[in-house]
Amino acid sequence: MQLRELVDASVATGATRSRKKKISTLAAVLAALTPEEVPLGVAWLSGKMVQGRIGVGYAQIKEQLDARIDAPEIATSTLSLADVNACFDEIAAVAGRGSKARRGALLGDLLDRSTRAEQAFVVRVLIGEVRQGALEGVMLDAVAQAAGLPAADVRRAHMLCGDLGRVATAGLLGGAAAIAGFRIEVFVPLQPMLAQTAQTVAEASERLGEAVFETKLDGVRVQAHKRGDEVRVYTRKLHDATAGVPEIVEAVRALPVESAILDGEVLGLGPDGKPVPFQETMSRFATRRNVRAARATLTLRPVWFDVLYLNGEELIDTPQRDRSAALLAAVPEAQQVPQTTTRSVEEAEAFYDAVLEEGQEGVMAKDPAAPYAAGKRGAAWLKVKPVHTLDLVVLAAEWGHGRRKGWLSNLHLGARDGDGFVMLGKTFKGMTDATLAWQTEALQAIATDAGEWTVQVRPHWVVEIAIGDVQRSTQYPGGLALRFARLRGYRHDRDVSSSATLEEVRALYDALHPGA
DNA sequence: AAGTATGCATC
DNA sequence: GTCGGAC
DNA sequence: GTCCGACGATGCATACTT
Repeated sequence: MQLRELVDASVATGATRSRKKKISTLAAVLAALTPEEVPLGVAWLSGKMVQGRIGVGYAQIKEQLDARIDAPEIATSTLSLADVNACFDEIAAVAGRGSKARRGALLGDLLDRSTRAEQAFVVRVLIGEVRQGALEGVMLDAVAQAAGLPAADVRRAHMLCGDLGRVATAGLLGGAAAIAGFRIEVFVPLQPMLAQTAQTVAEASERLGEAVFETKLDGVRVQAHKRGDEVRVYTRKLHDATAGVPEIVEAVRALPVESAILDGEVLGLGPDGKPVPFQETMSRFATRRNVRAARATLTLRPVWFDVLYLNGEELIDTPQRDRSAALLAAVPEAQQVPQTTTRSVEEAEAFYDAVLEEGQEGVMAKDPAAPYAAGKRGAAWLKVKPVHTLDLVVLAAEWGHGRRKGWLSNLHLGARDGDGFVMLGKTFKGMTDATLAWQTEALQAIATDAGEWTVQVRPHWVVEIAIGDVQRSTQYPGGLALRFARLRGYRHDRDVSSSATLEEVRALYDALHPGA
């Protein structure tokens, strides 16, 4: 297939809001792919590359595009999907001294061979933002339609194998038999089950009735696979993290089971054996060089909360309560997440209070009857975390992109410090279209300096900002940054003189991170 | 040798 | 990771 | 209920610059 045909399908998909039309557009193009092209088309039309990321980002792309700003568009393109993929392969293989220039040359060559429309598409694939209103979720339905299979069967296959290219190939070429042939398999990671949010423990309790409440730990989600002495550890996005987490590997290898797939959280423990802030866990988790030395300073510990496969038996369709019981028998108590099952709101709240008292992130509430819905963010799992609020001052705002083009979107947030303000972070979350429209006018009216992307404003508007946490920062002048900040609303009743001070934010940091 | 820019991963 | 909009 | 796309914070590795 020529790249042009795929680009046309992407444009058509983005041009309609109808999900059905997106699906039929995508299905039509899938049906026209050769077997070798299926993984490419499926990946690109859901915003991915078969190579994963290949070391080309916005900066390098901009450099190449800027160099071609006056170049005329080529009349016709002869690029096939295979041509483009070969170029991606070549770029991905570049490393070492001179690699930036080499990658740039390869990228530039690809752009030179592309029409404007093709350039736009390739660029979006490269930066992982196709923005056509369809990603993997819609693509799954398109695969089902193109293969003439029930969508539920294709989704089921994708649950068991996170590789959509493989699933699509099976469906389109092998039909129902191939799709039905997917099985949960050790060393083939499956999509982790995700949770919806509940505002309070009482809400979670009411929604679920009797529920399993578990401590929610602020670490890194992992899925461990074991067969005999062989162990591999995967992240939430199914990347292989085995090399960086020897303690986890050792712990799993030592389990008295022949084979298993476990779902859990990795925490960093300081020299005193106490859990460290997420930033430090992440530092250790991301370290790949000198892991041995890093391990001496900060050790990693797994805490498991689910078991999906045990000694040859698939457990994902087993109810939560039975999986929990199986987990209790399979791993030592020190590696089990603290949990309690209750239908009492009071008991659940007491558990939550105790968890927070320990300094943990919050709780998960789980439906005892629910299977493990891999890849789903369903109502069977609910997370409850404390919300903190700060009254901060809008210092600036940035122009939005995509559906927020033309609106001032991302707010720069500051706290009072002496006579001035220190910036603590930004947020674009929690704004309705009406809020965006209003603030675009209101902020421009008090602009002090309008740059290409950022409009500075006179400190005037106080906003109520919800956050999940305060963390240390080397980027912001106050040494602190907001984590998971979102707008609750404009405080029309408040003057900037009553906004939060840096001192108050520091006090919140100290309260949330005792001893840090 | 030390600092900066970029990409990519986690949350 | 959170949130709002759209189907 | 589900999916998508607005973009936030951090830290590590790598290549490049000073």
